[in-house]
Amino acid sequence: MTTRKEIIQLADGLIRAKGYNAFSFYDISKAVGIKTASIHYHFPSKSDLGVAVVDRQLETLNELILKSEKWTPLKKLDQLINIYSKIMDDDKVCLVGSLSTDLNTVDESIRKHLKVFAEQMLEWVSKFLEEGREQGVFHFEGLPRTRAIMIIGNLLAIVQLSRLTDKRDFKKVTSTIKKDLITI
Amino acid sequence: MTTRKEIIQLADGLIRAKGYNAFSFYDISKAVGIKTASIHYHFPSKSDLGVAVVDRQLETLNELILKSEKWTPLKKLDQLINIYSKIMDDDKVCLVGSLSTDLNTVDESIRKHLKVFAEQMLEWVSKFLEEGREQGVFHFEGLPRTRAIMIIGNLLAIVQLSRLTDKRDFKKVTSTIKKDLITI
DNA sequence: GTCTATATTCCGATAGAC
DNA sequence: GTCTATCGGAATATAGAC
Repeated sequence: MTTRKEIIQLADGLIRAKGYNAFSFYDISKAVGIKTASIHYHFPSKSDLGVAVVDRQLETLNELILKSEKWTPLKKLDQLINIYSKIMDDDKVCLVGSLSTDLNTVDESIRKHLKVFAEQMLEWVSKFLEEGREQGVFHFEGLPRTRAIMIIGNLLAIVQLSRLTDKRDFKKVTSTIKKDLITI
Repeated sequence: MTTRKEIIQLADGLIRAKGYNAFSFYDISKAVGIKTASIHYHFPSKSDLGVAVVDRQLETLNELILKSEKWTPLKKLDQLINIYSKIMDDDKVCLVGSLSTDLNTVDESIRKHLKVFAEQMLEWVSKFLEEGREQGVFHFEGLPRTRAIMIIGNLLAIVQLSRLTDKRDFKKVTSTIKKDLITI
């Protein structure tokens, strides 16, 4: 892996473990094994690195969207839940959850790219919810977009809340999400 | 209002607007009109101030719980939604949402007090959900506690997500929460 | 690409006068 | 209770050598 990609990956993990304002170039320099000044060669400013992290996650999301095209709606939902399950196991939160609480302190460029990421995620989930409803496997009232926001919201929130309550609450919540959606 | 209470109130707003690690004693000193050194007289460390903010919110919550004892379950739910509606209008997030993403960077004392706050909130919502189900005004499957986590989670999440999507999504989500709960 | 060295700013915290 | 003065540390960022 290139140093550039390694830096992005580490920054991603640090943002989601500690928050954007709590991670530093020094954290990354330790892990990569180069000096903080060298990081500026790859990313002139911290905001540039932040944008790269968001863009990398958007790439990953788009790869998943492509890969999942022929999956059933239920398998897509399970995959979404699995992503958040892994986040919780790593004692992290999701990128949108982390950056949204710090949103007023980050550069406009990061805000702009993060909005694109959130919209793309929302569109994907909305589509497979609607697809599932048309096929009769999912049952819900109202707009797919609103239901997508609520499901993504429940996942985003439970990785944050289970830090305070109980890790086992994650399984209870995701099981209920599925039951609610599948039960006629 | 005492200077001490004014500092707590300002810190609360700053934590929920910018995040714990982004607000500084200088932000508060500007707003109160005293020097940063004077803040240390009231709160020796930033952690002490953080704990005081959480404790103050716990007091407010307990006052609400007492005040709402004779309300209908529906009125309690509406009040909960109203609290989050105000948070969104102020372009802030809730305390649990803000501190949970920074949880690995704050003092253990803050973590400890925040867990108490989250449990108290969860207990209150669980109770009035169960109460509503017994009265036949709410309808849901599973444990009241799990449903409470999901509703609080949806509210916590939508104030964060609507920063990226659309403020009008808040109304769509809260209307759906109520419909889901009320519809037989 | 990475290094050393340094500039600059900011922050939390303490000592001691008033 | 609030002030001035100051310390020590951490952070982002830049310049220039290698």
